[in-house]
Amino acid sequence: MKRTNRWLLPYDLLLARHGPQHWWPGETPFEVMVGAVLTQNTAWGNVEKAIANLKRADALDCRTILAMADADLAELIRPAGYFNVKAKRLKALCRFLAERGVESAPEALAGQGTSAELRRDLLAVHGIGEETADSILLYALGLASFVVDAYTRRAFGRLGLLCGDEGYGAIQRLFERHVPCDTRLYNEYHALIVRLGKEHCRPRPRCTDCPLNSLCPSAT
DNA sequence: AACCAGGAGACAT
DNA sequence: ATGTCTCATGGT
Repeated sequence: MKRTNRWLLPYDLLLARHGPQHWWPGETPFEVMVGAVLTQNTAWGNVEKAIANLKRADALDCRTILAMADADLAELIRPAGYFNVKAKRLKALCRFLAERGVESAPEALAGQGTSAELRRDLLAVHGIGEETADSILLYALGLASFVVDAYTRRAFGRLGLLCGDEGYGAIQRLFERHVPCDTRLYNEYHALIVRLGKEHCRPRPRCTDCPLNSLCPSAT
């Protein structure tokens, strides 16, 4: 008998219900990279305002950002929150792209190494952690790297597929082992998980006095 | 009026 | 290695 794939079944259900999400919301690979940094622990609506500010100031490119004072850049991205730290992180990203000679065509980064090499190099950039690196690889460069975020942990923890103490890499390996390696699939799956999280998956159980809460991995 | 949002780095233990 | 703090705006 055919064993159903518990790591892929949610994808089928979500896609059937919601259809394709057409991610990442961003017009160019560089805009995707900037958005990936700005959306760290931040609602996407706030990121949109910050990106709109950058566009209005004609500042959505590497050289303009690198030429700007930190305080001026921070002021443009203020709506995205953490504006002082994110200003430095955006500059670090642009510095990295400039060092690679792709400051006017950031998508060309994809031709500079394997997915694993690029991931390693991205992680060495200040302000780029695992989720941001994978978001850039998948959504800006089109490389099949599965993105794990807070919604992923929450939803799949509650499905009983995670026990709660796995690190980022462990969760990513589980997905990459059970889900066929395909950029389009990884793209759509993560987008659908985020939509699920936003609409249906509350951060905490509603029932705070449930007698079984002490058994829940998310109980602290 | 808390609580949360598509995290990551610095720092102490 | 693993935990705790900090960073900050805007919506519910």
